[in-house]
Amino acid sequence: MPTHPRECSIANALGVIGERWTLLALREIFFGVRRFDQIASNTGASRDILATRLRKLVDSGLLEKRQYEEHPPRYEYVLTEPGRALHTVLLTLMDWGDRHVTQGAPPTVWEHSCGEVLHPRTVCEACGETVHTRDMRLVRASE
Amino acid sequence: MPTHPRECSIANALGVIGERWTLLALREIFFGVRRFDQIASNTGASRDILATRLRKLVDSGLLEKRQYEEHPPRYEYVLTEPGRALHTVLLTLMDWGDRHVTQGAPPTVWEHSCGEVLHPRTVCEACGETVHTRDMRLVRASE
DNA sequence: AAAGTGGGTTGGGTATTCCAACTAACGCTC
DNA sequence: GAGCGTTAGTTGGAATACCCAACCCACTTT
Repeated sequence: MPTHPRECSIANALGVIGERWTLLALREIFFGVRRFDQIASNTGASRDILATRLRKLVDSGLLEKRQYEEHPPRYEYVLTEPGRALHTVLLTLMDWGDRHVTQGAPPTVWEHSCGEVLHPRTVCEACGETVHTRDMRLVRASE
Repeated sequence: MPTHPRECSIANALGVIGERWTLLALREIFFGVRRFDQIASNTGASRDILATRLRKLVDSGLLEKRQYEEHPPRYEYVLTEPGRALHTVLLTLMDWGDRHVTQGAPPTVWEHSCGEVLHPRTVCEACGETVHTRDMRLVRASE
């Protein structure tokens, strides 16, 4: 019986983006919102917590804090490459929420460059087939 | 300026699975672990919190608590259809963690039924193309 | 009869979060 | 040039959540 928790990239990922408000702040930045006050009111996070979360995201390398005005000093938060790579996670989570939590129509709609409304599908990179739980098998995991 | 937070399926989803330990408990159940004690030690969650989380997941319809033995009473947690549907979120999150957080080799490896190691890819359901941030455009969102 | 297993609950202390108010640096307007 | 507004936070105290060890209960095993 392992006394120690399992080592796992899900746990590691949640160590960076798993705290309350973090994913909502990132959602806002994906939406194109860049300013502190707007992120605060669009998410509902209190300002002190939001400041802490944004600092951590900058420290973790998911965001960059850029000064876009010197007088008065004004900042904006922009996604780095690792931060941008989270769009698949947000999209997949949003889709699950649309299907299984939100009542009624999806509150947020994205369009893909192909012209259609964007619904994400998770496929196997090797064969291109849609991934179903019955088709995946655990090969190796830490004890 | 909206005083109220944005309505959004990401927020709604996080209302169900966004608390600490919840996704790790679900990960264990995806791994095939069914018993309370094992979930507790594999995640590192304290027993009282884990009990609260599992109760909420059952109440939310993601898990079913099944008695598989009467004497002594023994229970197991099994995923319902909405719960199983989360596998894409877990996989996508794990992949992001493998690439951007975990140092060294991925601690957990899944195999797809096609025979290859499973790496998830998020594609547009309509056209089948890999989704990149530059190819998605926000059409409608709540204020 | 004592120890072990599985699935929790309880009590008490610690850590986080929430909220309103405050600072600070400027710009705008009358 | 005094006051108001904007942006980006910080501070202090109260409320909430979390952690941990110990305990309970119903059995089974030795």
